[in-house]
Amino acid sequence: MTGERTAIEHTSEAYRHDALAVVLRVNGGRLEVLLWQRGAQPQAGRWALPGGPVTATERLGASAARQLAAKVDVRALSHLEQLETRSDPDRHPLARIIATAYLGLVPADADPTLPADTAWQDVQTLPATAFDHGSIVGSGVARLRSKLSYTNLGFALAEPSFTISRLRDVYAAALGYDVSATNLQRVLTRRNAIEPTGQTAVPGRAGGRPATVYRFRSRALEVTDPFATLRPPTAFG
Amino acid sequence: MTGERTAIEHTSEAYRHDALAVVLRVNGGRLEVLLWQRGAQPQAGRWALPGGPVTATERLGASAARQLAAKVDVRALSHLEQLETRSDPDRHPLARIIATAYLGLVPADADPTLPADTAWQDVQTLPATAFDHGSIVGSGVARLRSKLSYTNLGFALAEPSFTISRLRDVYAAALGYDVSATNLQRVLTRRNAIEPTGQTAVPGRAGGRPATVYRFRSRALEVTDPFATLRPPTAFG
DNA sequence: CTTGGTTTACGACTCTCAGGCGCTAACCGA
DNA sequence: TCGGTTAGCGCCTGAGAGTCGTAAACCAAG
Repeated sequence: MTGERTAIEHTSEAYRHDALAVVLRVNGGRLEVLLWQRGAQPQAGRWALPGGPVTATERLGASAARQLAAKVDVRALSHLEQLETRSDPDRHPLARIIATAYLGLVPADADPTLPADTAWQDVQTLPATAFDHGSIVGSGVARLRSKLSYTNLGFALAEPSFTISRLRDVYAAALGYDVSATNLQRVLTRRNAIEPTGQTAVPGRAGGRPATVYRFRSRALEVTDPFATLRPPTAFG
Repeated sequence: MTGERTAIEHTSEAYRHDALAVVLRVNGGRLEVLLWQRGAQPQAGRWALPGGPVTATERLGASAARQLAAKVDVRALSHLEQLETRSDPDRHPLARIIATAYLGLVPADADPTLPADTAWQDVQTLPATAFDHGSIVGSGVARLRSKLSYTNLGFALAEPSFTISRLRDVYAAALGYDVSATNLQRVLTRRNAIEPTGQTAVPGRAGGRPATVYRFRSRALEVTDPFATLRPPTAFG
């Protein structure tokens, strides 16, 4: 940090900074990530995350969103947060590229049109990925699964309004295991995360009691307050 | 990500990448962060985080540790993890500098010698900080407090061996509120995080029952497994 | 040696909340 | 009207955290 001037001239070194986006959605009972297939060397044919170099004047988050717009309508994005920064000198074979990855989420009902080289891939059966992108997808999935359990992040995966059983399917696909509708409803209700819209869904062909339609109260991330242990002492006593 | 060559030449833009370290320790019942006072412009006189430009061949974590070594004996570091990356174009007045911050922790018994411009500062009463470093310290403190409650991260703040009441003081200082020794012992024991060494501490002048001496079982980060809600269904039933 | 003061250890109780189960409600179609 | 299906909800259980009180184990002073 000493010698700002000297250090600034330092930037003629051959490295660059990329912003990447791990965009996840739930579809057909599976958790999927948005990837595009590289046409040019290196790593031609392999599947990569959307992204690219940061310009001199933009922030990393804005850069990720901007470059993502080439692959998907960014208005579909319901959430975007910084994930992690990868800096292994060998992560790219041709140059020193530091990459900051963002986690983006798309609601289950959105199905934006995609370019020919781009597709949603099941995170359980990823094709051959370029560079360290497969590992970055793993980090994104882990972050999503963790935050689903102690935040209201489900708002970013669910449709604007939904029945509890539909929400259960979304959570089950995202988490990778079954969840009980009863428990999901109670947990999200106790946290004040969801509320009934007042409407009911029409039953299917087989009949059944019409389901109450819910929505998330907030579309911003909120952490469940006493989400773990070692709380402060109770104020009354 | 298209046109690698073109993009690589892109790096002649005037920006650089720094690695910063938020190093925290508990001392005298307070949570402190390691800062150094800038002698040169810009922001002369203000207090800044240790760090500086990343070289062309090193990783960010190694870079943070290397540049930290100029301020403190890095052997004292008991933990180092990536915190976040700041990219506001205006965060530095003279140049475009993207900075990746790391969170470092030092045990309570370590008191490494420091250069003249460097000091431990109480995080509750920070002096005027340079750039966005004050905000980055806030992020580091928040991360520490969060992880203390659902991981065994206390190992990085505590001495190698300790009594429960001593550990209670460390946790209270780090968390910023009082914790009960009874509860702390039960929680950390149930998680299998600490174990008795077999020794007992000698009582002080006033007497008192000699305390059992404990140590952390592991000095690597371990997450408490069912740390929150929406667990997978029980396998037996 | 006794007594009072001090600190630690630990069992007992309560409270919160997640997970599971089963009954009832409310719809369909035949 | 009746069987089938899905949703809602109350009740029970169990895990784990927070609190409190008591016993254990030391010191020092008289």
